[in-house]
Amino acid sequence: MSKKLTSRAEDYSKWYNELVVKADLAENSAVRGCMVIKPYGYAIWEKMQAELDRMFKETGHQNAYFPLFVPKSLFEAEEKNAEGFAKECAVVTHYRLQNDPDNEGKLRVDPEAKLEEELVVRPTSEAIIWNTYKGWIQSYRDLPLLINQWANVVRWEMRTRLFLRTAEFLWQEGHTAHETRTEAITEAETMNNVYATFAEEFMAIPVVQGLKSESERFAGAEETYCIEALMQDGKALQAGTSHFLGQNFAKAFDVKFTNKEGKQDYVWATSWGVSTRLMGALIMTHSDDQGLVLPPNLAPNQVVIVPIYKTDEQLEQITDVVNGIMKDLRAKHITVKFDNRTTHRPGAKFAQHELQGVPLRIAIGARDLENGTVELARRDTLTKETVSLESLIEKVEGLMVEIQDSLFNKALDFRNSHITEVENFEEFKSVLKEKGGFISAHWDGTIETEDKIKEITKATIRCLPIDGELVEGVCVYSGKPSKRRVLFAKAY
RNA sequence: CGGGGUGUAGCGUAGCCCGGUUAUCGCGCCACGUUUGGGACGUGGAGGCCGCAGGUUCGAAUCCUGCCACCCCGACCA
Repeated sequence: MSKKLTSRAEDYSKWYNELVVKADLAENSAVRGCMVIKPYGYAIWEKMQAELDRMFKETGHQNAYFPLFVPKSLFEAEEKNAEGFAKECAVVTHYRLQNDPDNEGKLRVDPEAKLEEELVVRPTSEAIIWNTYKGWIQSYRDLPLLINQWANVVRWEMRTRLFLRTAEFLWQEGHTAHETRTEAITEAETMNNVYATFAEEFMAIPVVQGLKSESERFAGAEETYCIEALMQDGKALQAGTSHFLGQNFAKAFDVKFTNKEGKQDYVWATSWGVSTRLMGALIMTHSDDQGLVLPPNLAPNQVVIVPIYKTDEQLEQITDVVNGIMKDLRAKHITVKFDNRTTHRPGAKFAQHELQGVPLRIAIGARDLENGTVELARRDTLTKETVSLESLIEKVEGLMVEIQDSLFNKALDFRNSHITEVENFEEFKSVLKEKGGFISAHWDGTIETEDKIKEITKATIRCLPIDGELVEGVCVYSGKPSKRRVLFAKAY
């Protein structure tokens, strides 16, 4: 393995791919488009899961689990949803293999074992879930139904990239049912807020909350809320979506309830999800040419301690001091790892922990034992300082917060300086080409204009920002009247 | 799925155009010794169906065909 990463300036996408593999987050597998998430990468995902799961439960949701397979007849019930996903579905047609009589030692699909009805491997679970909900909901007393599931889904993508787009990915999908339109809309908004809070407070990724334009909307949704993040290369990444589904699924699956007036009505629905794609967002927001940079709130190890010693006696003395430090840090709920491997030298350990984004590194050697100090190194700034043992714990505790804030603020400054207002199409094109990032521009609200802009520039409408003011103007492309600015960007 | 490119040891590669001894080099790996405050050094060693399958040939990493995977650019997409 070569020691250095390709730099971001040299080739951003190569840098990303190398980083994912070298930091031991994930690798490609023998299965087309499907990745193996390695223990270190999975540990980060588990931290994300734990926080999100806590937030879902705090907002009243419960977890459940629905099948991987969806009978084709159920899948096709909600027309728009089915149409939207049809082109990327894996389908199970048989249930048995047999020895191949023409090919010794090989197996073949048993032609006798054809399924009566094909099973679609879920690209999303609305169909099977709504078919189930039909049996769970009779009265307004059964509502709201607030369910989340952690699952894998399969979308047969043409071009895949580790974490950003894989044929199989892990995610959570919330599926809720409500009495009223208003209540469902509030739910969709609440969950989009949860995503925004999670992104900003835990991932240290600033996001724009907004609404999708009609053409970018989820297949089967009436309204799609989203959080959009900006990556270091100036491209946008849709980091999470929350959909108001209206009564589309209730009607498709005949989910009716008796309301307080004793009348039958269809329930109102939402669905919302974030995926392992968030790992990609995390990497592309903070990391540098030395490797991964993790915000303390998501780092599997927040602190790593590297001993520097010449003799076994020295290592023993250091270990005694380190045990005390670890005990004190853990009492403050700081996760710490003592890297006392005898098989690697300090320099190699430094490099590895930098590559893997450990927020703080403590080095302690004979010199420190004499002076009652340690060397403290920050991953985000790559700065080092000598700290006395007495002040260490407090210092580390403070740095956990400071690093988290600093990463967010740095990303926020970058994002804010890459939202550019433009007034005409020439400006639009030149900003997109020269600077990248989000372009705030007036749009006439038509799909035709949106398509045309996409065709010419590859930029799409990322969202209609929720906190955006309604200031009238003229469309940057058509010159027709516009009620508000929207955000355009090239996207992942 | 369309256009372009690349597949040689765990990783990065030379050789391929112009077929011919035992497939090159570096990193990594293993053993021993010396080392340890930023990716150690020395000596010795192991590791290859040259992406896979078929073909041409006395002979294929090298030529031909098909397939697969990966990368880049499009289309699609969270």
